[in-house]
Amino acid sequence: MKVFKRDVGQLCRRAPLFAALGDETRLTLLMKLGDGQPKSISQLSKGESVSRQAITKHLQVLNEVGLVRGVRQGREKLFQVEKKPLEEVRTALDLISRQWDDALDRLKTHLENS
Amino acid sequence: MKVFKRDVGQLCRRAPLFAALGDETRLTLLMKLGDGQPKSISQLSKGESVSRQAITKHLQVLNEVGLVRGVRQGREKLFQVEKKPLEEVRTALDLISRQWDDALDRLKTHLENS
DNA sequence: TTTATACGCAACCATACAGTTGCATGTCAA
DNA sequence: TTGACATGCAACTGTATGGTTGCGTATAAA
Repeated sequence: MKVFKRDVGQLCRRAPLFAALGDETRLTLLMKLGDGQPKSISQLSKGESVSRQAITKHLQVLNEVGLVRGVRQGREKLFQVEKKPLEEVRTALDLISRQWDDALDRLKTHLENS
Repeated sequence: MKVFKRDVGQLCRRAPLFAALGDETRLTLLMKLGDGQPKSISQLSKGESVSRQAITKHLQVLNEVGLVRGVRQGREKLFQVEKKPLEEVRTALDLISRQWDDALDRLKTHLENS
């Protein structure tokens, strides 16, 4: 499979998404939200070792890359997980993974024939 | 699908890997190495806008999470891509993706029945 | 109308990180 | 041997990031 320049660009544009996933606290938050039930900041802070404000900031980061969405409801802000961006990351990973496979296979074959 | 505590742990342990992927320069390096052909630091620096030392540091980061492996050969150090860690990330993402799907489906069904 | 809860805002701090520069070391080739 | 190339090491800089604290505001409940 040929690696097109636009694939490179596509993948590189995902960097902020990966960066957002590159933090334990944020991954924990995503797992907490993984049951689909919207949760408030206070709920999400409960049980965590860091302050509510820290959690708020992490939720902002996740929001900026579209991984979560927060809606004000009464005096609390309910967050829920957003599927689309994660799908995109999966697709991107599948792409490079397949490209690597192919490349390494070709390389192996090439070495065996020489 | 039930979300087991150990899944949460497993995913959270991937944070450094995601973090390593969360940088444009590093993603570019991975794409450059994606053809399976080992490449030296100088080769990888060529065409990039940052210094060779910067590239070296990025390669170190990629190496620490196992995404890349470097072997000294003569006066140059050849790097090549390592498939395993990427597979692990893909698996982890597939897992949460499926969990979210299931959860959101259940939630939707539940709402429709009430 | 109080009181408690949930959140937003802003300032501040420490550290991690991307990047640079300068210089030393090792290796190949003429 | 000498020069050119490839890398390693160390110090330094600016900025982003994760975290805290204090305080103000809005909303729900008593």
